[in-house]
Amino acid sequence: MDGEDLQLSLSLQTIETDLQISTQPSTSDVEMRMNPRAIDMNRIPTPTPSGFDVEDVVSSPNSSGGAFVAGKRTSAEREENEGGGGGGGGRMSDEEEGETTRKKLRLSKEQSAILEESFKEHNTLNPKQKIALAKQLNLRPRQVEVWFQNRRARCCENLTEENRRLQRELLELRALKRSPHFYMPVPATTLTMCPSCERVETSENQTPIPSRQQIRL
DNA sequence: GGGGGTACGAGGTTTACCTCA
DNA sequence: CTTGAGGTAAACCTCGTACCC
Repeated sequence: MDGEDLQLSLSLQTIETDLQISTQPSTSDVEMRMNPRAIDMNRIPTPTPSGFDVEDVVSSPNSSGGAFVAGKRTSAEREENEGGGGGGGGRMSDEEEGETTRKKLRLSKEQSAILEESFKEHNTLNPKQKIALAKQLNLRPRQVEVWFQNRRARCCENLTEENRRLQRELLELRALKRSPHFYMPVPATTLTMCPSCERVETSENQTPIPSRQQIRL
């Protein structure tokens, strides 16, 4: 194997390694499932105009009368909210709308930042963490849960996108390897060629070379 | 072993809210 | 200043799965 073949092989290895990016949930998911009902603090108190009293959730998880349940909404709650809605997402009657119209409250930057930090540590939450975070952010646990669900979804989208891109790149590189007379546009961050010495390098900090500069594999 | 109940996450949809031309 | 289009993300839904009784 000569130097150029080695370079290409290394690039392919890198890409193939990158393609192993997993979209599976973290181990915290498994941990949570090991003891899903260790804490039953999902009941949420009745909302007030100024928001939920999260303290109430923590201090009195077994108090009666809770129609809301974080995580899985109860069928009773669904009936309450759907009001004869049907498919497509639970429309409410005019009568109910005044009280239960879903208002979207944009999270503040501070709240988002804290949620992001928490997400970096673990992309799933056990009930205890959820309650604590909700308390810290003065949000409902359900809101924290929704945020994490949506965040995971976005994260997965990005990984899927990246995976597709790398798959395409891998196919291209493999095709190039098979056809020795093929000229490949430079993938800037991985392979560049020094215009003066015509050596292929893998520096990330090289200045971009003109589009006509191509690598002969 | 299997049914019912509960809880969770994934994936998809709806829609309030925001930005910008 | 107003308004409509398009984007973003919070809230919601269904479905599959795991666990317990």
